[in-house]
Amino acid sequence: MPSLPSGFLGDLDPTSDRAVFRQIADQLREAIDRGRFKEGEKLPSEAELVDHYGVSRMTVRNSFSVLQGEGLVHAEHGKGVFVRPRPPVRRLASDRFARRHREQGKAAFIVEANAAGSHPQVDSLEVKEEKASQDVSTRLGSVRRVLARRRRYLLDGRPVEFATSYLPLDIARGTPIAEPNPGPGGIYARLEELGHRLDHFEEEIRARMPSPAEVKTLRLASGVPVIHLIRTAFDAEGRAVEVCDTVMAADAYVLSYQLPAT
Amino acid sequence: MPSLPSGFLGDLDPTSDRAVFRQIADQLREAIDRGRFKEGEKLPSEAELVDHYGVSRMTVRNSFSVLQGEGLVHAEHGKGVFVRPRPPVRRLASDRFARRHREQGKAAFIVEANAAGSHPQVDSLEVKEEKASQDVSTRLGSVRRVLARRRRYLLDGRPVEFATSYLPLDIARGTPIAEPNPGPGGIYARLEELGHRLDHFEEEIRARMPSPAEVKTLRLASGVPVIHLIRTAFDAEGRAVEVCDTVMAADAYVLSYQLPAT
DNA sequence: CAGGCATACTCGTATAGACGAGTGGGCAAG
DNA sequence: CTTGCCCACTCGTCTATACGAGTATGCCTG
Repeated sequence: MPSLPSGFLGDLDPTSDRAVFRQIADQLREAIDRGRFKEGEKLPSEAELVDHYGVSRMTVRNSFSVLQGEGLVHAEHGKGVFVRPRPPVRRLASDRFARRHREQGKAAFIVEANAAGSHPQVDSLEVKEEKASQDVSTRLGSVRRVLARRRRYLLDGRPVEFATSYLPLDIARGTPIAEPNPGPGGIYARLEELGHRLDHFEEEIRARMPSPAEVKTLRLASGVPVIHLIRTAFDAEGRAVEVCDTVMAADAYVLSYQLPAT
Repeated sequence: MPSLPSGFLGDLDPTSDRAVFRQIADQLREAIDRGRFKEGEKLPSEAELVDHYGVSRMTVRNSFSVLQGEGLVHAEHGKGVFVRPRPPVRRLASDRFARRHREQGKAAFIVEANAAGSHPQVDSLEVKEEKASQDVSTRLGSVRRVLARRRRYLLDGRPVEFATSYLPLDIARGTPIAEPNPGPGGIYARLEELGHRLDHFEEEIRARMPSPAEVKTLRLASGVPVIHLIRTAFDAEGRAVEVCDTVMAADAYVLSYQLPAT
């Protein structure tokens, strides 16, 4: 027999035209917002809410699915439904590709994560030549084939970002850029050594719900969108020398940009 | 009696350990991805899928709810379930606040929308003095009360963005900035006239699922995240003179930034 | 012909029940 | 005491049924 739910929740309004499962979702949402249920805490079980409200189990589950879609809670099989904790956020500053950061040697992600006191990892490294997609080809100026560098970034064991860099073969082939580890300062440092002095970057940002594949590689909870960032790097001659396609768990990132007013 | 579904869908694999509703969702998703069902097109009805797969209606609905959560489809009561069309996208360039754009007179949103051939509107205008939230107060440098300018932007009748500007009272009170229509060039032009020469902007970008209130004001379909943008404007003395808090329908925007490589 | 109603289709909401599977604690056997 | 099993509790999946409410169509009535 399930014990009584902790008196945080009110009653239903039978006269309301608001659907019962919405009323329940509303009450739970409000209780969470007011901090009655804290981050990571367990909500009343389905059985308890069935008892408390006198509704059927599917109705309670329906309420939970509303909150799940809002990214407020997540269910764990065999354990319960929990208030989703806000993970530590990685802040991307707009000067993160400044030359001065590149001169230190270590990869930006590692340095930054260490500074924030978290444990960074990079995995799923893959470097290979392949056919450029229509989009990448357009951005790089009609190239056929490209060098693709894929990798996944993790913070304290949690995957937060999956990125692929595309470079024209005439630039990258046979250079350290085509190696799994391109050396200190990353591929941007190598590009400059190869005579492609970087001039500026262009970043395009979208947000959307993840595909099933993205849910898998980023281990995303339901109700968590992704930020899709496409960066193009231009050298001093105005040539696009790299396109980097990045998909980030939206709950792990804040992007920050500085714009001149001129 | 519902007619037969259009032969696009396969059978279930009873030996698979993948849940039936997921298998159905997979098949529908693939059919959509392959263009078997086009944008705006109606999917087979629940009854038709019940017949086709020989499952109960709740199982079919469960499949639909998966696809809805992914933002792929949306249901219309009394009509059917449709492939969600991708709305026209508004592209925000990082130079959109450049002084040269301000000198023309009309508001940026209007000019830009007209150029793109769409019909822009601004509504829900509200200008009032109020207590600054903790966050706004911090960003503006410990001000107590602020002038808040709220407005909603629509494109071809569809709400796409809801924005609130906060300005310190000592700057805005009694000026055209406190009027519903601040005049040509918007509040940034007025700020400069008042001696606050704008130096740069800082923008913070997050993506998340919308709150119920945001779903309402932006008329968001389920499975559509929002982009939350917080911009702070700094004058030549380094003082924060405005904070603009913007919530955008993520399916209506692409943000674009230009970063120097130095 | 025009208006209104009936009807059949659509999805929305809710109930009641069944079984499966993951988790964790307690109890019993070794 | 340790090991292993059982059981209670959790959410996951699925069925079957019922009624409500929005939409579109076509027929019937005036």
